[in-house]
Amino acid sequence: MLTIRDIAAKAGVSVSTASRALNNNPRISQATRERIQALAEAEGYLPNYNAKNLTAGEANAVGVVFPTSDHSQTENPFYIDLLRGINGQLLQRHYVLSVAISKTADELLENVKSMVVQGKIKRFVLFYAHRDDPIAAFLRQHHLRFVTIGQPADNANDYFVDNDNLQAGIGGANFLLNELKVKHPVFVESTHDWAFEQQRRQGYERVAASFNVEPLTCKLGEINRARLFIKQHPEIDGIMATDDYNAIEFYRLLREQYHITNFPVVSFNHTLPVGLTDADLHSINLFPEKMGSATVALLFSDREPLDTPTPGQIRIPYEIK
Amino acid sequence: MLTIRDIAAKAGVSVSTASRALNNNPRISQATRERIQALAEAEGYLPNYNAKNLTAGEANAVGVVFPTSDHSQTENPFYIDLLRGINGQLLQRHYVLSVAISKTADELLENVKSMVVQGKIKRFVLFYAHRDDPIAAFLRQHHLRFVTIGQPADNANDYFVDNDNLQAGIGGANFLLNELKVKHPVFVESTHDWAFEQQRRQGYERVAASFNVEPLTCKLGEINRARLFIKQHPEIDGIMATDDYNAIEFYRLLREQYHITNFPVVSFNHTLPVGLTDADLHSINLFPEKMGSATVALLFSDREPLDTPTPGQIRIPYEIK
DNA sequence: CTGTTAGCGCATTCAA
DNA sequence: TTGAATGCGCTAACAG
Repeated sequence: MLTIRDIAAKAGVSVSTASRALNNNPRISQATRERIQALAEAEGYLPNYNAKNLTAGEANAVGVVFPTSDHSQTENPFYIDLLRGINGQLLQRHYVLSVAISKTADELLENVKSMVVQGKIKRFVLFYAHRDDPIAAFLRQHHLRFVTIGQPADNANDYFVDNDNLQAGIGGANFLLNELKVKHPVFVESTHDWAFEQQRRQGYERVAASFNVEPLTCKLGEINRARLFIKQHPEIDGIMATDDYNAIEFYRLLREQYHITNFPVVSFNHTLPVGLTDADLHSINLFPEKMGSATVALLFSDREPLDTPTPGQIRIPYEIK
Repeated sequence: MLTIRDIAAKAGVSVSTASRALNNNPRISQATRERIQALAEAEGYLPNYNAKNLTAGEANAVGVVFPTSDHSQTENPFYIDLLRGINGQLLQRHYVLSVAISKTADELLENVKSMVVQGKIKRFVLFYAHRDDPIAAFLRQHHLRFVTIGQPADNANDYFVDNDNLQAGIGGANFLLNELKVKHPVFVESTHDWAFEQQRRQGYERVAASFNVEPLTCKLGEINRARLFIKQHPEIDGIMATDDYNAIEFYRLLREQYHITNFPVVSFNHTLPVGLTDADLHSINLFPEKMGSATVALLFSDREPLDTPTPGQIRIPYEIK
């Protein structure tokens, strides 16, 4: 294995100069720096991360924490794209992506603690934004940098990356009413009261008001309640849902009672394969991969100042078509 | 930070004895071992991984490699469960899960190379089983241990974890014909000719033969071809599909042409939220989390001998209900 | 069984 | 600007 000693030897310098040259330390001449870097490149020298990490006291890794309970069957595609976006950025920085995922909250916390204490990982991404989260608390307490995916409900100072859910809600509702000519849209959401659902609903309600239509919301919980809801609202001629699955489920219930065709639907996440439904489905793309990239930017903003208006927050735009 | 020196000092022994005690080295007395372990436990001592890794010349990490191109919208939920299964096992072994994921094959290979050369990672899991895979080639060449998810097509010596797709195909087809009383089942697959699809189809065909029904297969590619297929086969009264998405899509096309209700469907992966379809959907659970656990068992089988009939191969059973 | 010493690969202090 | 020496935390070879 090629070490820095070998490079130093071949260059006829000491290890410390080699080290300085390779790390762009200012205390070295331009000439030898370039000479040694060229040599290292030519020889195919690559530093040993474990050694670097040991001296640095910090690992070149970012911990990505998945939520425990799987409410998330529906969000999974999102996670993979997030990973892709994050790792793309990490590669450039010679960082590695380390995952904490577990069924139980206790085990997950242990996982993160071990990453911090034993692994010397100092930067984390939380793939959720729960309130009273023990992991976030632990990270705060240790003054470690972390970014949540989604706006945190309880701590305004946390860094986060999110969509502009309000704007996306407005955009989606406008699309439904303007482009798809819907007169009586229903807003469909889960029973979880997620923050992003409420924000999207607000957008919907705002647009509804401007169109002078009565806002109408259905929580998708007990199925017979939803069926009843549909019976009571035969006027519904379009769906806006907080995600693709809610949209498809409500649409299915609608079709149980009415014969409909080419039914206008706007939803979020762009997560279903085409051809899965015959509704006129327009799913808003939230660009999870871009969210991943932005997350890393925020995560390293102490080293690489960024130019967002609100430092600590990034909002990714949406696209509907 | 608490180091092994501190523990040694408090115990009144040298660092090396402390090290031996903590690593269950045989060359130490039972008494001091227990004493020091108790002390370390009490003081909350935890070893620094970077230091351990440096001396060991090997990282306590397993590299998990995702496939590049996303044919995989449909398989993503599977990935998350795999991660969960893998990480659950890694935690017990004080190992960490490191992810390689990228859009381009070149970048992915660089990612893995870096993990090996710079990160000293020696064990990998490939979330795919492609033929002529450059990453598998690289790992083989460096004599590193890796396990693929899915039976590799081209290299019989590779370790893998898979489902028993043939048996599952048989089980699914039997369920469709016996329990759901289907007389004219159609087998629906993608245009990819994945190995697992072919194996499941074989199971279907074998059962069809035993029931004296003509096997019938539809590749779900160009949509109008599928529509035509359906028109030509009005006798179809049940679906067996290689995954939930194919099942739902074919079912949708069927409903375009016929009024059907409570239609029997058997598919794989158990990946859709309930309530998404009104077909009588029975999705075969392949226990991806168990696959993850088994993967780790295989990955460490050099240290911890396992008791599978065929070393290097593990097949996870399925469940249908 | 235990302690002393050296070394893993690298960065950094201190001298020169 | 460069080199020699020291240490990061831990394990292992070698003595005793």
